[in-house]
Amino acid sequence: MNDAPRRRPRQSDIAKLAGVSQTTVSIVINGRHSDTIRIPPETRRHVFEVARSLGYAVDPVARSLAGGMNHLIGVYTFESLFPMDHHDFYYPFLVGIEGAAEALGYDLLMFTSATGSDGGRSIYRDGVNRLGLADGCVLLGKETNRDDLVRLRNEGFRFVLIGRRDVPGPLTYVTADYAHATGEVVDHLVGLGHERIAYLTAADPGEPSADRDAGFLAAQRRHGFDTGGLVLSVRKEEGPSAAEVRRLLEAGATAFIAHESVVALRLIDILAEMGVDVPGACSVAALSDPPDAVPAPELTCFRIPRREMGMRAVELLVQQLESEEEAEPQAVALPCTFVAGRTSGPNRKET
Amino acid sequence: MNDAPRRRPRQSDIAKLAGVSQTTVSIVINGRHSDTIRIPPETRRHVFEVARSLGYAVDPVARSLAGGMNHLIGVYTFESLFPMDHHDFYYPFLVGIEGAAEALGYDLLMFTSATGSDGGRSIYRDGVNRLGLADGCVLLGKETNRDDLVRLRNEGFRFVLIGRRDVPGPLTYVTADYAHATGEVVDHLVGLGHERIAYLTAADPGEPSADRDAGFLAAQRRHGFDTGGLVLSVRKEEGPSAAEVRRLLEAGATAFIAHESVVALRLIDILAEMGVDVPGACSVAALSDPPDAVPAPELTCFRIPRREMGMRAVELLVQQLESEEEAEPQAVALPCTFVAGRTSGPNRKET
DNA sequence: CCGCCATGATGATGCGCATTATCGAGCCGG
DNA sequence: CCGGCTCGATAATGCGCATCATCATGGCGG
Repeated sequence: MNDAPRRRPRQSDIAKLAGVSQTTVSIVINGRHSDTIRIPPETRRHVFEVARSLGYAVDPVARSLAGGMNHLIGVYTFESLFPMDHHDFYYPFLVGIEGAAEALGYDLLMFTSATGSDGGRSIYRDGVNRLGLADGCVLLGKETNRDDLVRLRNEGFRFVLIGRRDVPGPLTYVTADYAHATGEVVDHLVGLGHERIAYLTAADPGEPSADRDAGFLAAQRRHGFDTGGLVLSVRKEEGPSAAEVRRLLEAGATAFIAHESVVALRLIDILAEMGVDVPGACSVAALSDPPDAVPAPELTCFRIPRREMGMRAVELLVQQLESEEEAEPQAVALPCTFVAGRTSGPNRKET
Repeated sequence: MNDAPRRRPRQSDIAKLAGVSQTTVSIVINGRHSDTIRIPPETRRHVFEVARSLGYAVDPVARSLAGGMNHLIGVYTFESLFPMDHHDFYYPFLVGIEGAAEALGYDLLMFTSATGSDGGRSIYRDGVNRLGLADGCVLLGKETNRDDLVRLRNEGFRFVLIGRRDVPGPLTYVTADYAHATGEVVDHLVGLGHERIAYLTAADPGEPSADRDAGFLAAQRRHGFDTGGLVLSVRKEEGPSAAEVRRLLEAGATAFIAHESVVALRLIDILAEMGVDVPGACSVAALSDPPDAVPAPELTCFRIPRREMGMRAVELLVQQLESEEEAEPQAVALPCTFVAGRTSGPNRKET
């Protein structure tokens, strides 16, 4: 038995054994032969055989240093990845990311230890861009650090965002078409005869919320209804108060649209406590999908195509990475699928 | 505006600006000064300032090539990581792994693109050991490729397994103490007066199953009961047939122990169909925990400390990585927690 | 018989960093 | 005035690979 801790074989080992140069080995291993760089099939086969017999493995580190690709896609989340509270949010994205990465032959580099000493997450801990190991990166998270984004882009680092972010200058991102989906929800309710639609927007601002607002506004204009006294800003954590809901009802609301599904669910509870039947007396819809964990009533809402967004982000990134020229930043908005649930019904109220 | 794609600053850039050598910069950046390698605080500060002003970031690739640590822990799963079917299995491990990694200041490198053309997963696909980028690796998965393990170890690569694996030579691994936990389940049933305990072992072999078998055997010896005609080998996917269950009942079984919780649940269904009350007429226990997704009856079983196993694996790995000398391989078995559910009760059958 | 082109390679170089061995300056004791 | 010591640093080297420029050989047309 050879107990000596054998060194990993390198290209030069193969070269020596095969009687060729390290250069040749590199060319063969990487299939870099072409019209101008010629290695006859015989030599190639021989090199491969020796490589196999040695159990050769390309050192991805060295390859990367020498300018090659590592087939590594970074995944950076601005919040902690696995803990339970973010789980439902991130998981579908990850499924898509993993699927696409696997299909395209890339591995995933998950940056988890990014909580800086200041408590905030940043790509640049200690001034060190930890993402540099990856060929490119998919960034997700609600609390995106915009300065980091700009700096990253200016560094020439390739990345794709999941979620639209407004920063000066173009970015490549994948988002869901919240505006259109919101329009569909409004169409649905209007089609059911609702004219007084209460709108529970998100108190914390953000691009996704802005998109929904824009979609709502457009739909409102299209249908020409009025929202006087029917708009309410709601914190996701708290939900609306019973008093607020009552006020909206008194203002004539026959339907509610809430940004957050949890808010919608909370609302339904409140309505139930008030003895208001849903969807008999009042319809409720959400502008996002309910968490899987909660066995929710079949909420009228739309599904955010998270898995597809993850996949698409990776595909975009790889496309950029593998294209020779500097690729143009591009924005992709994937459609949401409208879900006509059991929390919306025809307007029974006389107008 | 400087639109030119500025190169990433390197140590030599800092060196030039600060009027020192690249070596000095490296020493300062890595805090490598000591009694023998002296850099006065003044110089250090100066170097740091220049580094910051340039927005310097260590290139982890180069560092890795040069033998440095990257604070990267690889996570390699022998099955696909995120798809739904494996989700419940892997997720708790990942939570633990992420938590420990974050606490210890390591990032996670998740190797996903490993499904070879032959269908099987291997670390060495295309001869490329992709794990090399990580300082060390946590390996998980049911279908462990033992050859890979041995090869990895012989390469001198540092890794920790989650789950015991029998291979020639020592490995560092973290497992759950299935044997002891199995003993506890048996004790519980015996304590309830059961003497004829049917044992539904796993048809597919594997170390965890073997541990359970060993624990059961030990408990059986300890209590001195007989299992003649009461042992059944069951496939997880199929579960026991009604005929088999009837046979076991006719052989006098008053309690059942199944390796797999899904088998136990299936068994309970079958017993219900046969009109046998659980736990009134017959007790059922499992030697693993039920998947969270299934709203199971409160099964008597034990919980496998997956999160802790993940944490511990990372801790062991980091310990090995950060110790100067070659660390001894070590095995850790974490205790499971027994859960006295509602599927086990006192033996009412006359003996 | 010489020049030229296609073929099949190879030697040298550098990626950015960590490390090893070494070195000059200054100071002190003899 | 020289040997030896400490302090503060540095030049050189190599990690394993990809790439660039170059080269030897042989066949073929002129």
